[in-house]
Amino acid sequence: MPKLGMEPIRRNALVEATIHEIGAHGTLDVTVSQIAKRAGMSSALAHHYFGSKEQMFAAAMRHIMTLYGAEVRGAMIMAKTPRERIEAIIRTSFSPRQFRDESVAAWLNFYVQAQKSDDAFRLLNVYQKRLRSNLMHDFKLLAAPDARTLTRGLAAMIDGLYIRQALRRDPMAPQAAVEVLMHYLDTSLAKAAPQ
Amino acid sequence: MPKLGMEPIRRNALVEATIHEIGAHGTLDVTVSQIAKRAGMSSALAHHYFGSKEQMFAAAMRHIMTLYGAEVRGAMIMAKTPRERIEAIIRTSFSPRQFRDESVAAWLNFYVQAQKSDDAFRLLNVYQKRLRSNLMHDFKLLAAPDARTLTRGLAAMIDGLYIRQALRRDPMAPQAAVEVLMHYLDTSLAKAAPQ
Amino acid sequence: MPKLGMEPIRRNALVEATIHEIGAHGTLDVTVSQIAKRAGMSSALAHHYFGSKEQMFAAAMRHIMTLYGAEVRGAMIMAKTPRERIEAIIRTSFSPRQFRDESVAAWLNFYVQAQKSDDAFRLLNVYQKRLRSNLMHDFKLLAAPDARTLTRGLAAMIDGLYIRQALRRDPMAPQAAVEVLMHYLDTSLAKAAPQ
Amino acid sequence: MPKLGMEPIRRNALVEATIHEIGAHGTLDVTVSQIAKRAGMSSALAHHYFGSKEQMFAAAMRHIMTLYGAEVRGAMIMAKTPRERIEAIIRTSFSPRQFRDESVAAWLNFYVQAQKSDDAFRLLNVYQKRLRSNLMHDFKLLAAPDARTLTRGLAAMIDGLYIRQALRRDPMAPQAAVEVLMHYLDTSLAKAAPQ
DNA sequence: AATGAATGAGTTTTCATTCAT
DNA sequence: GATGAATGAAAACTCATTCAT
Repeated sequence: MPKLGMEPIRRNALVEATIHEIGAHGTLDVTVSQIAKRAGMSSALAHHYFGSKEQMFAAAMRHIMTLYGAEVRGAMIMAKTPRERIEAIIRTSFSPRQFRDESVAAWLNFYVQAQKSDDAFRLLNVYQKRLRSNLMHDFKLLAAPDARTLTRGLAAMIDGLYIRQALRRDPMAPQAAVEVLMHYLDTSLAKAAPQ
Repeated sequence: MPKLGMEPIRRNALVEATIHEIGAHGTLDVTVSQIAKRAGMSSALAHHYFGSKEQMFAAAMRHIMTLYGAEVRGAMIMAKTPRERIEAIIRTSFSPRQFRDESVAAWLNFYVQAQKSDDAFRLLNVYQKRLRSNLMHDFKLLAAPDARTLTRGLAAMIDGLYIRQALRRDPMAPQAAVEVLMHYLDTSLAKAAPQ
Repeated sequence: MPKLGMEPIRRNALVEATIHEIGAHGTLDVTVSQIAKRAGMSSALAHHYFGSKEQMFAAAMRHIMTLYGAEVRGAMIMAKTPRERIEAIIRTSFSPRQFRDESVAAWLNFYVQAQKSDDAFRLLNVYQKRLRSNLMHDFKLLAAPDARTLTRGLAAMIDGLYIRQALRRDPMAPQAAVEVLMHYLDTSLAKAAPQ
Repeated sequence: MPKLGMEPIRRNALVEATIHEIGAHGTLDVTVSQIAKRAGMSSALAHHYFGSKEQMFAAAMRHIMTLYGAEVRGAMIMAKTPRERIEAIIRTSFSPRQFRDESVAAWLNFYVQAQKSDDAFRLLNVYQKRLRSNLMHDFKLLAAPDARTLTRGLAAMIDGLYIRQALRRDPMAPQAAVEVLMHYLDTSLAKAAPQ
């Protein structure tokens, strides 16, 4: 007996299933049927709720980014200093919630997806802009002249550590990644404001 | 008009076409027909020479990595000091030859491919191991205790800057990327060996 | 207009169509599209229900053998004596239902199929074992010392008459085949138990 | 350096290779390339000499039948009585030369081929007519009224024993087959001419 | 005489998507 | 709200056959 208000439940199940399948396959080469099956419904219903596969991917992306954004915001609330705010971003990126195989594989594949899908591109851009502007803001307070460079460097390093993780096998522990980033932070800020 | 000794010519044309198409589409979702067409032959001939699509991808990967490796080696010959050697790796990574849309898109997609294809995984691993061992060697001479961390950080940053580039639109100039890396190098080594 | 419970209907239609097409072409060189077309559906649907061409062939084989087995069993129920039981097998083999061009062509081709497909081989083996054990049982009652030889001879003769029929054109009437077999039965049993 | 008069050599090699490959695969699903390779030449040359795949099959059939016919004729020369002549046919059919996996598989497949190829059909017909007329002739001398029936029965039994052999695995020794046939001969002739 | 080169025409198979119920 | 049924379109791969050399 079909219940009312199933829509959000179904959509959610599909988004979770999408992320899971992408993670499991390591690819966007995932069929709608596989996703629908994992979400416990027919592929026809999946289409009913999302219209197309691409929109399912977009929703999955949005979901992952929203979660990440929320976690970052949560961590930043506790931060008092600029330095702490930057650390919050770093630590969140490698928190157990984010730095799971599934999420990591999804991220990598979203980068690929963004190259053909305008929707995906826009989404990724929004997230990146926000992240960078956050970093930029705090780096300006800490090391004004190098802020741009440091922002770019830190963002790239985070992405790079993610990519590496996507290859699985011989995985680096999240704290090892954080260490690398902290070391970068320490040395670059030390030089910027030595005394 | 069939000539003799076409095999190497054809194979080469196919490898180039594969890279080009991956670059153009930003995806591995490229058909053998598209590749064959761009290489000026029938898809049947492409299969004749490579056996399967996956082997074409593998050949393309091998090609890109070989070129990169060669260029790195070439640049390192001129390097006198450890620092120069590290710089050579950085500069090569962003040389006009390597840092083209095509190559960059190809790299990103090889990372994805490596998640389902063992061949691709192995290939990518060989390259990464070599790169890291080079960096490690020189960092040990420059900043022994932090060598491992610096190697990881630098490699991640290079990969991250590549990924960012794959997104195109608002591309960062290669020298901007090099600047970011040099800055990282400067600050981290300055700290390691302050005087 | 899709209805419910189509699966058995479709599967059945496909099995019939498979047998028909094999019969019409005299070969297993029949495409899934041809079969699907005759069964009134797309080849995609045929694959949906059977997974692969080979499984369609297997289902067709199973179908033909099941029908044959059923008819033999039916005829044997009426048989009182061993001799009548053997006759039942013979008559069934050449009953109008079995001894049609389609069935005959199918049988011949299943023998071929059995040489490359293990599934087909097993299927054919089961049928043959059963047939032979039936004959053996009754021949033992009639002519114990020659039972094995007679079983082999009769089974071979049935197969041989089938093969001949597969060549069509100048077909032998089924009763002519039965006559030949009966004559064999008469003479061999007469000698075995003369008085 | 191409030699003169290569044609018969090449054609022969191809015919042998065709039979071998059919035997090895148990099917007519054999590619021209496979055959040509086994015959030590390019597939282009195979076409040059035979024009088409079908003609290669036809030549292979002709070859096998010719050999069989020759061996039968040879054996019949030694035969003094009608009975001996029939025995000669039987024994030849199961001589080591004929009753090999390769030959047997080829025969079975030629029956199939005869259903779609007119050439193959004609060829097979010629052979069968000759075989039957031989048998008929001798059976008339031995058991006139049953000659037709006995001819049909014996020919069918031979074919049936062949087909069985084609299935390989658990093969019946040739002499076992001969025994079955001889038993048939004995009993049927005993009855026909009891005193 | 011989072959590497080349391809058109197919064949199986997969899948996103639609639709009647 | 939910799904089984259905398919068009495409993709990888195969192969007999042709042809220039």
